[in-house]
Amino acid sequence: MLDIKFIREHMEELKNAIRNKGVDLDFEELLKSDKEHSKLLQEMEGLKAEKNELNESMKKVKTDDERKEIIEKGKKIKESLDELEPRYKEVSLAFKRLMVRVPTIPSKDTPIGKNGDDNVEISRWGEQKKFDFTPKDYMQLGKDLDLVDMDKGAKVAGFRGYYLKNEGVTLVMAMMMYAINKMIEKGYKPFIPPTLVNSFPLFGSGYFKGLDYNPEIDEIYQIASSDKEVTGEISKDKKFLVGTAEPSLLAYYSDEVLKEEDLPIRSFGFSQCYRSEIGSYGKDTKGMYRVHEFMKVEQVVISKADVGESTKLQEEMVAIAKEIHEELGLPYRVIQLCTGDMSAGKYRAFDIEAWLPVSDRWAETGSASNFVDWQARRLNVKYVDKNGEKKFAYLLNDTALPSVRPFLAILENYQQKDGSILVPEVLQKYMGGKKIITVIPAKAGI
RNA sequence: GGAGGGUUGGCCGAGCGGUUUAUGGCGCUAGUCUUGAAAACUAGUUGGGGGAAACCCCUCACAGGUUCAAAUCCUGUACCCUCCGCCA
Repeated sequence: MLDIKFIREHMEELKNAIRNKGVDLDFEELLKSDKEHSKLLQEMEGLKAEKNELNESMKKVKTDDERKEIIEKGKKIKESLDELEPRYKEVSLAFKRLMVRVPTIPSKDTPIGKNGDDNVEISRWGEQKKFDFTPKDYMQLGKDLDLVDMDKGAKVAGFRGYYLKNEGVTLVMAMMMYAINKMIEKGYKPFIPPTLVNSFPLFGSGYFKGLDYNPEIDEIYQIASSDKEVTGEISKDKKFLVGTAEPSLLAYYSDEVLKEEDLPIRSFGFSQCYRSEIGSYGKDTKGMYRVHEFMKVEQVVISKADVGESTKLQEEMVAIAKEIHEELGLPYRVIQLCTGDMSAGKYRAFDIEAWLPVSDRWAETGSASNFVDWQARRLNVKYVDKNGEKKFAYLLNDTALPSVRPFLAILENYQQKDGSILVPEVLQKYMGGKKIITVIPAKAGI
């Protein structure tokens, strides 16, 4: 969401942003709607001013005739208002529907492109491992060591369901504990936020593409609450499952006015994450790469409204994600997202991708985004600056560590010739000192 | 899940159709007094939007409705509190 005044003053840049980002919005229609909306609003205000004046004059009324006259006048105003109001409501809703689609103008250094193919690699770390034996992919390793069960997952949870078992459990929990402790060490404030939430945190952080939830395009699960259904209309009691801790963490500060001296606020959340993957039919259909639920440690920062400052904070978060990958010994690359691969609200975004040496692919294991004030306007997150002026904060987020994909990367990167897997050193203390995962025959099977 | 009670500005708390441009208090911000502070006194102080300004509109949990007129009446929803039931 942007300020309408800003939109009127930056039409060319916004038209470019809409085109480059591939946003579904007719800008000319928005301008038309804005004019119509302003005109009606002014008309309404005029009538309401008249009404208020009339009500005021009723206080000084002395005779019944005066009284009758005022009531007659009032009735006429009411008629005009009754006529105008439904039109105004219609127009202002249409206007709002267009307004929420207006994107952030991306940073100057954002590459212009259509989709993921046009993203630009910025840096690489680590060697892409070559094996002097025939390595197994993560599916085979997970099966052989009895760490993962996709068949039972599909049976119980459907397509993209999975079970973690044995050291699959302790390794993933160790990764999470490691990331949690890393974030605390970096001075970030820990949260376990709600994952079952109302609609506004998701709308506010930009997870609905329009004004309302649309199950056709929004990758969010809605929870049915049939007992609250009233005469076919779904009540406002709708609940949703978050895809990341970000919406809950941001909404924590919604409708708040923070103090500049308390910024930046560095926080992070550990949560289960749910993805409907509605737009991903046919993508990554095999394996455990794209799943409906996983765990994640997510960084969230609230910055003052300063591009330089927020850029520094974004780089700080990316540096933490890199450090985590390095300490886990996972080769990675950092890419900058092009305009076409960015969602509407993002100003500047980077992905981090870990290398899967056997699957022979980069796996997206993190995404760092600066939304500047776009999310803050929707969520109403403000702060008072040194001059006592209220401003919308800049909101940023980045993955610290998700559970599944880095787990897959560890399996492939840390496998030994004998089929065992070494535990990354930083995780050993969270696994009771365990250094290696091997097959114990008794453990195999059910 | 059931039954009651509640939601008013930064906080407490009155108001229950038009003397409310929301009484009063606390807090906060100025000023007077004071060497300085406290106290006292005086003034300002809900928030959002529009406008160069004067000023205007909206805002008493939210959304509808009744009325010439709604913080006030009606309906629905959300949240909080108390009690009962069920429950990890």
